[in-house]
Amino acid sequence: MSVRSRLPSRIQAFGVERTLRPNQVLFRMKGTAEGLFEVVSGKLRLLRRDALAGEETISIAVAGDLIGQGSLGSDVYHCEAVALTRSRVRLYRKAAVLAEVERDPDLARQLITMLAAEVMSLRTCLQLRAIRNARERVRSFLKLSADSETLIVTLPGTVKDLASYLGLTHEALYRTLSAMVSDGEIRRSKNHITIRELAVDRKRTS
Amino acid sequence: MSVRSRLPSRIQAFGVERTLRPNQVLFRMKGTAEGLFEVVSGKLRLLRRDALAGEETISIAVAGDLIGQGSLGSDVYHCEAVALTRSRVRLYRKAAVLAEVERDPDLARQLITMLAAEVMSLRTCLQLRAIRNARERVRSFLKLSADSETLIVTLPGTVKDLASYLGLTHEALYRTLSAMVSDGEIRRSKNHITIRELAVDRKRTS
DNA sequence: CGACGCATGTGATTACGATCATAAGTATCG
DNA sequence: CGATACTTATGATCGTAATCACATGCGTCG
Repeated sequence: MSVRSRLPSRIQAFGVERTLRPNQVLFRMKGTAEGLFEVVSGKLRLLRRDALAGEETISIAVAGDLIGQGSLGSDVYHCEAVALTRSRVRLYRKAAVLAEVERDPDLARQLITMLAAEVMSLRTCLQLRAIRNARERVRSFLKLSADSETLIVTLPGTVKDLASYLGLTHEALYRTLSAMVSDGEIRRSKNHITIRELAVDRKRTS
Repeated sequence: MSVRSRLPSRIQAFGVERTLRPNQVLFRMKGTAEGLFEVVSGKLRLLRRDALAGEETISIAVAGDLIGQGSLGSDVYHCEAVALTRSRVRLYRKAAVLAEVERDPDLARQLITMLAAEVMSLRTCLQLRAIRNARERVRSFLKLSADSETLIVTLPGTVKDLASYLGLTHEALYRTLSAMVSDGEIRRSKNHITIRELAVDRKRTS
């Protein structure tokens, strides 16, 4: 659901650790962009707020994820990060990162490929939402997210969070998942969804 | 609608120019990622295809825009670029760019901030689509896209393309625009939309 | 010039997801 | 332990954008 992106170990030296309580806000929209954070442990929710759109979950970040990359291209954050559980994060100050980029071409390269990957990940999400039909949207998401061997999808957050990610109301998602279980298309357990029938992609050659 | 991002002039030296006829495909999804392109003149449409989602316009690129940045983080393209008009583009090979990044920290910095900005732009688009109501979605788009002085929005492509960008059917968008004109909320001319009443954002302080 | 393709536009109908309401299940915490 | 908050879940109803259908305008190209 979010891009797993790691900083090279050499830069970790100047990261500053911080501990967050559940529900504690790490940064807010329009707050001054300190820099980017690496999630050391715990789980955070990234979201955007808007008077019209309400709040929308962008992703759930877990240990190893980098968040707040947007800060590198802006003076303020454009999304909000809230701890879901007690979490530890490490802050890499923007200025420090950019300065280090000047010295370390390898770091630069990694940041570039990481951001490029993030761009593609967002485009994938966007395309998912272009699917009007709820069930096919869910189906596409499962296909994209499933382990290709086991066909198991591990949910990083709650079903409600997934609904938000998919651009559905939670009611619609619960119903859709129920229907898919009824029809034998998927199986569900606590945090996992198993795809039982992988719809044949007839248009692959088009 | 798309991020205006320019490469530093020094790197332009090793760009290779190419001319495209209308409807000519510059690159396809899953095609080997040659590198990124700068649009020198003309206009291109970036889109994604999917058996379920159909085709979805990501953006319209005009002179000065960079496209195919995703290629820096992947071996294949994840979207498709088609010329709308006769166009000229300049190819910067992936390897050349990454090699130059190693030598030129300033270029690295610019690429990083450019990609970070692109990430935020995509998130904005995503948030726009989270607005369920068509009219409010259009209204939000107009507010975001309007020149802050003149309140004029210049459409880079057709209304149909805009519908695709907004995640609406073209019928729905035509209707919504008509209604907004009827209600005196906007004025329309060939390629421009002028906002007449800028709705007061009552929830700003919430 | 006429034929074609495509954007633009409007009308009628409908399917589907949003919305509102409600309740059971579960975790946390003092 | 009971209280609280939240996720999970399902039912009923409704509104709206999708869908289908069709007409017109416009550019272009042989």
